[in-house]
Amino acid sequence: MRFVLGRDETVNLMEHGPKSKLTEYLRRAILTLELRPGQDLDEQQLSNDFNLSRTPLREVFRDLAGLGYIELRSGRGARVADMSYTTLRDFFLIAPMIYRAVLRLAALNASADQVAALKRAQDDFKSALRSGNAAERALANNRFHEITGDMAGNVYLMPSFQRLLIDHARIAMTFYQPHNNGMAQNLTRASDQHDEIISAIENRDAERAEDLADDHWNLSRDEIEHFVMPTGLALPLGSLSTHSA
Amino acid sequence: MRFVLGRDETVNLMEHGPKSKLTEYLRRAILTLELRPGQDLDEQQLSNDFNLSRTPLREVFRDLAGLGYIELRSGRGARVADMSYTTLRDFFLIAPMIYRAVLRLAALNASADQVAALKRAQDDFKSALRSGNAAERALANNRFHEITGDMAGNVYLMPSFQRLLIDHARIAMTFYQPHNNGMAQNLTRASDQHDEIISAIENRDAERAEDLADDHWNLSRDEIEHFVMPTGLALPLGSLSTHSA
DNA sequence: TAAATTTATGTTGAATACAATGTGTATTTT
DNA sequence: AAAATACACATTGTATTCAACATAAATTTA
Repeated sequence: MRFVLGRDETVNLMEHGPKSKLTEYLRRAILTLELRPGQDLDEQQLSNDFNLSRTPLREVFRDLAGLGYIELRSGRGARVADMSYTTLRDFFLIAPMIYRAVLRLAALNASADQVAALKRAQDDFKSALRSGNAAERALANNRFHEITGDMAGNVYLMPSFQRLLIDHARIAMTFYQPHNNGMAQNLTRASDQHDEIISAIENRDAERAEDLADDHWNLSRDEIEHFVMPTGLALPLGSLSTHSA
Repeated sequence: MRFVLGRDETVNLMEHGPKSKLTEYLRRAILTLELRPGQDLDEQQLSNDFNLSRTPLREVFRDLAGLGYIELRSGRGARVADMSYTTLRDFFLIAPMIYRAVLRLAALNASADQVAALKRAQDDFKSALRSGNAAERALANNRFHEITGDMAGNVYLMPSFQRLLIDHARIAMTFYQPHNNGMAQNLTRASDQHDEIISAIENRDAERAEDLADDHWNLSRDEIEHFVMPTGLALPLGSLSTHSA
């Protein structure tokens, strides 16, 4: 697994080094809400648990902060990136545009290897669906879309896309309700859309890929709206004004 | 000056700390090509020059890597973020979309304080124009657009936008030809467009702001194309295929 | 009793020292 | 003479130590 830190060139966040264990743990834990938004991260604790001295550990912190997983507050340590109402608003405003662009470019640029990787990711996603494990499903879905980002292969698009993927996973985890009828239906629908996306990319059909991006986004948005509104939020999240204050 | 490292919350890259001097120097030097793309950065040298030990210096390196200014290669130190033909292609593909979105949201969300800041930035830009100093002009222009990014105020848009601004400045510096007729004309045109952008934002006219984003982008692209093509590149950069290889 | 100031403790930030890795050069061997 | 290997030097990565800061608590004073 590689993260775009710079631009063309990527810094492999220690493919095998001692830092990679910590990085992978934090990524997984944050995406699955095992570590909750806003939660403090204890340097000493992690330093002990992962057999890392504080110096390289804090380097991992800085890398993850640059990617949007955590926040560093001067003099007060690190915490998991927070999510607020503002975050949700920003997310709904920008996600559709970026997702469209990613799938369009993915259809135009994907290599055969990448298509194969995408199919494997989709297999994993289906396995996760069957297992019924929400965290596994969120991670598999995240991986699927991450590969579409690789396919798009645009260094200027990736930073925003990566941040969207982080919070998409966390939002989906937040609003997941295991004992609900519509949920299972939507999940198989999402899986079907993944298959269609693969097909569009294989056929280099950029127009269709864009349309599927919209469909996939609408499904995701509807689901979130549907599970947000009954639990108390007053506003329909899809039609938010963009006015500050 | 603040940089978005995490998301909502910003880490002020040391508003006054000893690191800020180094950070600001590197930012300026990289944007103005004083430090050229791909150039190696010497830890010891900078450590001496800025009276910083290696630990905080390398923290600055990691922060700047996260923002796209430099690249960290495992075991081989830091270098200024490279620019390749691929970079240019990616830039031309994505910039128009992001610039439109930024100016649209800026028009919808800008606060009075931000509008005032934008006007000040535009004054500085006009000063730089009169001075004839290309580096000063590039920095002032960068600052102007950075403020529009603040106005848009979307945490998911900023990471990509910031990266675009870095390379927009560097590309403009690369293709700048001081002794050319069309150039001066285009610069005053760009300045006029800035004024129009300010006006659109003040009037909360999102549609007009989007149109101006297109105009401003087209001017910028035409200029780059115009100065790229005569000097040897075979392809018209604006109409690049997105096919890999 | 409540509020404010001071003190103590824990946590973060920086510097230095040490270890490991990578690069360049020189020497040796074919 | 050319290529390969080994050794030395330089640079990066990690650990430890020390200092500064922030937070919380306790004591004192109003």
